Amino acid sequence: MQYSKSTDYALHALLHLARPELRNNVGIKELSGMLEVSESYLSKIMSKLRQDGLVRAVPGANGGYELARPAEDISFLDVVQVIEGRQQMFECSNSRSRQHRLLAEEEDGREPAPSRGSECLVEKVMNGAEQQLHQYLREHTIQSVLDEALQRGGFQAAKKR
Amino acid sequence: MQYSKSTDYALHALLHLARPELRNNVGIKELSGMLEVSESYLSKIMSKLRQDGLVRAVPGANGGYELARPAEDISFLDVVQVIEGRQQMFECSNSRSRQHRLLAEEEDGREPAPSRGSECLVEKVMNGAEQQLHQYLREHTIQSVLDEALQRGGFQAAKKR
DNA sequence: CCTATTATGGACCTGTGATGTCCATAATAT
DNA sequence: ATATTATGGACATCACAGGTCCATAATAGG
Ligand code: SF4
Ligand code: SF4
Repeated sequence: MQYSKSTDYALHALLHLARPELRNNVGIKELSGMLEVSESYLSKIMSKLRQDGLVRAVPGANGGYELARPAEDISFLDVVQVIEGRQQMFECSNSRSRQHRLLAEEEDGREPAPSRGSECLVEKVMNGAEQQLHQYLREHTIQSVLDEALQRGGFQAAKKR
Repeated sequence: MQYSKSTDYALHALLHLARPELRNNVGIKELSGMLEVSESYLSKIMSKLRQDGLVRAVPGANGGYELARPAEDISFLDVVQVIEGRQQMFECSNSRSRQHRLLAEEEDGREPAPSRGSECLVEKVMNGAEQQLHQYLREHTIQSVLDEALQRGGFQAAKKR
């Protein structure tokens, strides 16, 4: 149960792209140098970020990447979901077991919302917990972290140049 | 980023052990039959639960498992941590990169708490999110789910026998 | 004491996915 | 035309989830 390294890389790449001193189109070489990750691997990740609309990419000389939307509109949740996927963390395996029949038995008779996903009690807890996680990640954006970094005096070395 | 099936199995096994009609020592055969999981595999999971003090086990004829503490003292978080481990979901890989130096740069001078884990801004967000998840899981116990099931009329088939 | 029962732990197998490299191709600026 | 840069497919490798099998130990009941 760990986030993949790709998530780590993606977050840091986006944080770099969001740097204030933006002269458009940051190349893979620069990113790779910053994060100290191989160009080949990082480019795969950037490609995924592009496919999901988080960054734009332009090939050719002077090409590179830039954010596709303002940094305050890119939440940590966005990034995590692009890399880790959107399936839920808990997925029941044996919903046909005898155990299930006892736990998910509906009260006899009317089933109020047949269209609803009919979440069982275990899933209710696990999915509820995941929603808490998502809510928190949704509230923190690339921009908010960047702001905090500037406030704390980070990025000074770069700004002084 | 998914919980393993073992977590699923462990939760359901504990929910079975917490059933009201407890005559001590539920054998692996009964559990295996309930969850429809092989005895060999499930016994590995039960063994882990025992090592971490969630259940007690006694071998020999008429042996089996029972909860080591009241069901209201076994939270979902306990179970998840036994199976998935206690490492954090986000673990930074390259804290020596140039990127890091810019993001985690301390404000020049005094570093107020050298003993503190000196959490960087990215980790602060990711760990914060995980804490939300943990808090929710901590508030839900085997007993609380069982109560809700009984209230909803589940377990009736078993109770009528 | 003997035997059947039951949990334990080690060895082993297998498939899948994370991590990563390499290369051929396409698109773009100069 | 050429150099530059992103893209995508094909592989390679490795760790781990998921699972089986078996030898051993402990226990209850006769
Ligand atoms: S009760 Fe929920 S988690 Fe358990 S088997 Fe049924 S669907 Fe799956
Ligand atoms: S800023 Fe935090 S997450 Fe990023 S490299 Fe440094 S320690 Fe790791």
